This record gives sequence, C-alpha cells and structure tokens, in this order.
Amino acid sequence: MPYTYDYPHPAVTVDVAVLTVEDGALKILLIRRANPPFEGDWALPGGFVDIDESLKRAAWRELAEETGVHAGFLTQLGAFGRPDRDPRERIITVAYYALLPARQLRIRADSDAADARLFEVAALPALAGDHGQIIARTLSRVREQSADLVLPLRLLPDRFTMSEYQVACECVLGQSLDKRNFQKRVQAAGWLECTGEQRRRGAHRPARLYRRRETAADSAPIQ
Amino acid sequence: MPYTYDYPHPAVTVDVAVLTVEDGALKILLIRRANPPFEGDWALPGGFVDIDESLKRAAWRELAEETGVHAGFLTQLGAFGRPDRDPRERIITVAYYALLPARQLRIRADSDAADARLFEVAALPALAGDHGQIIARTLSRVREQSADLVLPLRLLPDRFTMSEYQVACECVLGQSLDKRNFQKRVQAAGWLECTGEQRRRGAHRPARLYRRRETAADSAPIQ
DNA sequence: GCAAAAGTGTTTGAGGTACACCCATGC
DNA sequence: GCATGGGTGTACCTCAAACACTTTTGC
Repeated sequence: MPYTYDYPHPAVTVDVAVLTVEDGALKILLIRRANPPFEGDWALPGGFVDIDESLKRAAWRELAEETGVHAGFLTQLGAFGRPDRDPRERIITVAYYALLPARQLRIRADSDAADARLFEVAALPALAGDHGQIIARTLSRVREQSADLVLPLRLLPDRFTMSEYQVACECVLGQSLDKRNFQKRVQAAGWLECTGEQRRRGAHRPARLYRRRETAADSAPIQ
Repeated sequence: MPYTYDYPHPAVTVDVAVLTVEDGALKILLIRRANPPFEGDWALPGGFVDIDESLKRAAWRELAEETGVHAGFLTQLGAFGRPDRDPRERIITVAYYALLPARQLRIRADSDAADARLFEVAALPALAGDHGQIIARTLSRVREQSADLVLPLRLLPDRFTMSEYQVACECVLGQSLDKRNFQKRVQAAGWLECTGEQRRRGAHRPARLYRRRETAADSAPIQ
C-alpha cells in the first residue's frame, strides 16, 4: 500500500530524552536498537510520527511503547535534520525531553527495543547517529533551565525531603550547593509546602517531607 | 514523477521570523501569500525543505527567495506540528528566527510571495494558519534571550551609537531602560569597542560610534 | 541663546555567598 | 555514647535600581 507524493518527503521521527536522578547521579534512559539502522547501538527511545498524531503525542507514545515509561511532561528541545543523519532515507527528528522521578520508572524494553536501561550521563555508551549531540544539547538546555531550581522538582516523587531536592539540583547542575543557602532560597521562593510528615530513615534525625505547591502548568495535558 | 513510500510521510517546511527595529518599533517581516492555502493572507516567509538540504539552509534559502533578505544568523525556535495546521496535507514546520538591522534589509517580494513588508509586532495583520502562535513564541523567546542585552546587538549595523543600542534593547524588551544604568552595564560587559569616530546628526552634541567586539560565534557559517 | 540629544556618579536596597554548630535518631 | 544525616543564622559583598545635571552642537 504505497503512499505517493509529487515531490520527495522526508520521514519525521521523535526522540525522547528521559532524565532522572538515581543513586546521586543524573541518568538517561536509553534503548538498544533491535533493528537497522544502528542495530545493537544504544539510542534515545523514539520512532516515526503517525500521520494524524501531534509531535508531542508521538513522543509520548513512542516512549511508552519502547520503554514502558509514561511521561507526564514533555518539552520540545528542537528539530534535528542534517540530511545525512540516517542512512536509510532523509529523516528529520524532533527531540523532546522529560525529567522523571527514578522510582516512577517501570522500565521494560518492548517494541523495537532489544533492551532499555538507565545510563549515567557522565558515562554514556556509543550512541546511534547524532543521538550523542541531541543528548548534549538536552543536558545543556536542562542545566540552563534549572538555574532557578524549579525544573529539578520534576525529578522528585510526590513527597520528598530537602536533601533529596538538593541532590537532584546538584546532579542536574553538576555542582554542589550550600545546604543553608539552598534551604533559604527554596523556602523564600514558596514553591513547596511542608506536609508536616516526617521520614525516619537510618540512625539520624528524621527529615521533614515536602510537596510541590500546585501550579497552573501542572494541569496541562499532553496534546 | 511521483515519489512513493511504504507509509505516509508528512511534508516538512521551514518558516522564518525576521525581526528588526525601525523608527523605534520592533517589526517583523511578513509576506502576503500568492498561492493557496491561505492565499492573500499574511504569513512568515518559508517553504518546503529540499530533500538534501539542512533545515537551516532551507530557512536561509526560502527567506532569500521570497523576500530578498539574506540572514547571517538563524536560530531555531522549534517544530510546530499540529496535525490540522495545514488543510492540504500533514505539514510539520520548523521555525527559525533572525534579528537584523533594518537598513540591511532590501525587501523585494518574489517567488510565491505577492508582497513582502515589515509590520510592527504590536499591530499584526490577520495571519495564515498558526503563524500567529509561532510569532508569539518567537517574541517570547527573543525577549527571554535578550535579558542580558547581547542578542539585540544583532539589530544594529556595524557602527552604532549607544542610543541606538538602547532603543534596540527597549524595543525588544518592551520596556524603557535607564540611560546611565544601561551605559554602565554595557561598558562593564566589554562587548563593545569605541571606534573613536563620532556622528554629528542634528543640533546636539555628537554621539560616539561603537562596534561589536568580535566573538567566536561571529564566524560560524550557515550549515 | 535655545533646543535637542549625549554623556556622566552616587546612594540604596536586595539578594547571593561564605561559613560552623547543634539536633534527633538508631544502633 | 557515637555515628549519621537533619536543621538552622549572620556577616559580607556584589550587583541592579533609582535618580538630575552638564556638555556639545546646529540653527
């Protein structure tokens, strides 16, 4: 069932960079490609956009199909379209990224992924095509956007401690932060509310649990 | 000569928002569409990406073809791909923007543009399809990026006065700035060098002329 | 001499950075 | 009682904001 056009059309894909923090390190979700091209290489989850589907929805679907991960929030990074970026045909990809709590990830390789797992961004394997560049651009964008400490909240579960929040920020920014200044800044900003609950873990003083105060952006659906 | 594929392919276009400052107002370059769809409506210059051409080069070419404007620097805004954004077929567009000195623009409508001219961004005509949203996103991005006052330098010719620079910044940011603080900030930043020349215009003290100090980014070609 | 834009410093307040000790708990 | 991470306050410094007058020219 061929589809014909009067002039050549590129194919359009989406790729998704899922970032998370686990064991004090920033990690990214990669799949091992089960099919050519780049078969056996690690790559960002992604695939072709259906003809009646929005870009964001395609990104959401492909991520779910290949890795089992359901991303609540996807942000567009941009389009990558070097003519030679895929050996099969001209493929233009639109990259998205998401920041998710590690514990929320139920990763299972599926669809045309032979495997799927997290890699530390500081120790990435060889990557298919231009995915290394896409990841580099993602990291640089996420770091820029995290300067105000809001974005890293997406890496945290519903309830979290100040230390967890601080570690998330430190992992994203790649620098350590002063505990007292961090607390002051975050408290003053007023994005958080203290739940009143505490978490007892190990031989030390219990930590207060916080949650994000609801914002308008929290109720925006995937379109 | 039809081109056939095993599954449906969207078409991919590029659109370019050229911003400039003229007569103390921020303006954008629009074309009047000579052909369907949206025939007769005003729109961003743009068109289909050739199959062997990079996205940025396509943006550069389409801008030149339709308006005669040659943009030295194009920055990608992002991809817009709502399935219903074009009535003909599924079209995904990648938007670019450029900031150019008004005097450098030699606008002539050509190709499939019935007309081409600048509009104040504060008084836009009815626009084709989702171009209004693309422009809104462009403006918001350019304003964000102009907070440090570097980007508006692109709106200025080789030699310029402090007042011209300040007006450019004010037009982009949409707020007036204090002359003394502006001068202090810009001088301290060290992006400019004083040429030693002066410009006498009208019945008042002559203005010093400055030029941008060369940076690495200035030598990056369109790829 | 007067109109018009160019050019110039100081004061103040806000926010970011540096820095060290006590607290509550489990074992 | 001791090891472990949780929680707290102050001093300083930097940078941005507010603010008004003199200078140089053309007519």
